[in-house]
Amino acid sequence: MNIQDVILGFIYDEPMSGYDIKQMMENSVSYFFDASFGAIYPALRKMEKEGLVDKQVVQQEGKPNKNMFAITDKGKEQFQHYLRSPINPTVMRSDILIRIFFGRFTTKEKINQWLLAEREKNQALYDSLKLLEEKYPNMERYKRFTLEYGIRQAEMVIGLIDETLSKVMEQEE
Amino acid sequence: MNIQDVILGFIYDEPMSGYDIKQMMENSVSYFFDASFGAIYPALRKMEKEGLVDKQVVQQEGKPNKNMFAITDKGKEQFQHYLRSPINPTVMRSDILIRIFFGRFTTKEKINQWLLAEREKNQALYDSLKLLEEKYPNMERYKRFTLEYGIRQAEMVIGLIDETLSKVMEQEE
DNA sequence: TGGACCATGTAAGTAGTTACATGATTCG
DNA sequence: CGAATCATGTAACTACTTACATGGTCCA
Repeated sequence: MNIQDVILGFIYDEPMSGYDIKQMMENSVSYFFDASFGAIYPALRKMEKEGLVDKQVVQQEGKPNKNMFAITDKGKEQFQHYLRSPINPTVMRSDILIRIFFGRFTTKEKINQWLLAEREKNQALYDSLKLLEEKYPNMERYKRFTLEYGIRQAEMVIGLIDETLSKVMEQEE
Repeated sequence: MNIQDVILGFIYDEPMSGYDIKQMMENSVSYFFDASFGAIYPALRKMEKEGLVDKQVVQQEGKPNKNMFAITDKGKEQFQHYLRSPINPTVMRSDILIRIFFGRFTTKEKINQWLLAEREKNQALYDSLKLLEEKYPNMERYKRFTLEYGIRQAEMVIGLIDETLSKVMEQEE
């Protein structure tokens, strides 16, 4: 999987601009995949050259022109080829977990501070995903799966942190 | 956080070789941080030049020589500086979740196959982490936190997949 | 005897990110 | 009037990974 495959997925149904794609990513898959404009725009350009997408410039009133990209038959083929390719293992890179892992080299106060910040982040993610769930009660099952994944993940982290913090309290009493 | 910081964490207590570091990573933090030899060896070289670590060659019988790296005072300072720096957000890149998110563009059979493979992977991770937990009952609390994180994460994924698969069964009956 | 483990290292390539540039509109 | 949103794009950089090279030992 690379950014090209993900873009093809987003425009499989309906044409989108690079800006649209970035926005869609941000409020649907950002907790397990993210890409910057600096990756999206060059990818679209390359894909146009390769005939995977068609570009159409759309004039807008009071807004800049949009480059709308539609998937071609060749693009659909490419996406289906991706779906048949071996699945890349999930990669995670967590600074906070590395810090906690080496927690013995710093102070309890520092770690508590980290845990509280991490709790807040996960609470915010949880809240936003729950909101999405409420907003789209008839969400298609597969999207629901990934949403549920995010919710449970955040729940898990919050629970683990709360347990850990209460243990710390007990020890200090 | 970069690979240098993580290496400094691993050798903060006791000197290690690049090979040792890779092994330690693999059976402790690999589910939230990973690095290849191609990253570790050049990093150690660079850190030696910068005076963050000291190298000592150790002769071994029946095995190749080892380059053992010990952290210097400057290295410890650098590590403490890392601990005071802003925490990088956790990054995840999940091919399997992207595929499921776009699941409507493929078949139920394909997705079931993906889910089962993902279940197995997580079961294997769960088993190996549970084994670690049993093997080191007096594990230091911070390492335990990250271990518990991995266990709950795997549990969560397995649970979600099982629920999803049983729902699919119901629908097909 | 062939594969796994031990051990180090580099060169080439990749897949991005960050930062900057541009410029109009809308909203508080 | 300044910040945010809309919208696209590139150049420089980074932080790696992959693949290859080397070579000994141990075990089934």
